Amino acid sequence: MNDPLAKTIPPDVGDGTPPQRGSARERVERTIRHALLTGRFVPGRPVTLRGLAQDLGVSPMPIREVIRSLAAENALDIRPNGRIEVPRMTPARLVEIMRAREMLEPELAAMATGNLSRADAKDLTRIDDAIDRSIESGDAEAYMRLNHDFHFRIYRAAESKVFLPLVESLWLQFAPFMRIVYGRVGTAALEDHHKDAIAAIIAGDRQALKAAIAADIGAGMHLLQEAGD
Amino acid sequence: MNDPLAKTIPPDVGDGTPPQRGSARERVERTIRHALLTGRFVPGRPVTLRGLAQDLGVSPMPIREVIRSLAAENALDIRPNGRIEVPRMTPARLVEIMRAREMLEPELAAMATGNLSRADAKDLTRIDDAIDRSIESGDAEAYMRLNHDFHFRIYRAAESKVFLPLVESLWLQFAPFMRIVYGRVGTAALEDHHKDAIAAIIAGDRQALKAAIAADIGAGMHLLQEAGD
DNA sequence: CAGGTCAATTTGTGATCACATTTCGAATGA
DNA sequence: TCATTCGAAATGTGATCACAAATTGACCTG
Repeated sequence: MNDPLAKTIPPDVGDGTPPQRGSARERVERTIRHALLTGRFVPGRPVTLRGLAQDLGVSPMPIREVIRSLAAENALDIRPNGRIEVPRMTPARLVEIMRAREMLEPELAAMATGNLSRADAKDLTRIDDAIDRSIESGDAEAYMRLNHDFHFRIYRAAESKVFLPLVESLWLQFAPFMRIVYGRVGTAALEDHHKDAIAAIIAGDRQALKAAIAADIGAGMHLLQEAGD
Repeated sequence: MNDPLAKTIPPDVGDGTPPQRGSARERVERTIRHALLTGRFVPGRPVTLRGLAQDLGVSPMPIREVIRSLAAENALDIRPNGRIEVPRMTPARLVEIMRAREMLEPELAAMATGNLSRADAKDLTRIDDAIDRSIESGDAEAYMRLNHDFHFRIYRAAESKVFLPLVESLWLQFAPFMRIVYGRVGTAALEDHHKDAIAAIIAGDRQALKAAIAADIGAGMHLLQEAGD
């Protein structure tokens, strides 16, 4: 079947609460973004308005708007014939995405340094522990969700309305592909620099956090090069 | 009146040609993007679906999709109450946009170096001459259009489907504000490093082109600091 | 069994409508 | 003169519909 969403999101909980302004769209957007980020959409597979609409229990209308948003972020591709699909990854594109990440994310993390409290560090430690468990158990979907949570918990603290959307766009672009990679090579080989990042946050060391994030991205790229063999 | 578009785009040329698939949406998108980039939209002014629809001679439907796209690129802001407006600029936001530009655009130009021929250099010279004329005559709108043409003629040559959209998003964000600045301080003080860039392209000097673009962005920022006094 | 043909189905697009919310403006009051 | 109120107008949202283009799949032909 072609509904990676129906399993996780009930069509509609008819709980009698009156729908609020823009609520359908927001719910649809949250759902689809989350599905994209955890790799529930397969690159190259066509996506249809009516299909998603039925899965999510709404009319095609809010779907159309969300699809347009995601297409504008290059998270979805609208072909010349109107067909919608998750973009296929190419080696060249992947390299560019990672280069853009290396330029933006360490800087964004550095901007966040001053705004990250010890409580944030504690939350990040908790997330990182869960990440380790997901790697052990080989749960790729949980890993992706938690890894995203970890990074964006940091990035959001920067409170940048300019950098954050750019980085979000990049994650939406490579996430579906990464899901394929994890499915192929497993999660065992995954290594990150999260603990370095947490230490840098506790120390309030801006440069160290920047370096840790850069190293983390570099490690991800290294995994991909090995997987390519 | 609230229709910065009606003046430039006739509602509809009823030439009998049957509309093609997605053509209304594309025309609307081109028109609004161009209007944004040349500062025809004033920050803070509300934008309405039906208003634009009437100006462009279409139903509100294609407008809705284009607005969603542009909102996803942070070129428009959709308030919690659903109101659409051109984002207001703040000093902090402007600084972030310029920092992001400094990170991405020189690199994008460097990527383009090998793909830029002598013919491209000739075109760029022609555009730069027109820019000089627009500065002399004080035609801010022409200046903005030509300056955008100059930069993106270079950037497009990089053929990067990752970097180019990120940079386009940034331009859409600061353009409406720059129009205000030019209106306030005039265009006389404008200086750029376009001739350095053209020389670098002819020489095929990747680093020099990178430096020229970086300097060009820096000069724009310098102008803003002076205008802020 | 492979390749082409054509009709039925599916798809995105654009328009229109009903509706709740918000915004705006004129009338009213102190 | 200024603030308030209240009704009319305008706005975004979500649904539905008609339509043309594209896709699909069964059927036929060789």
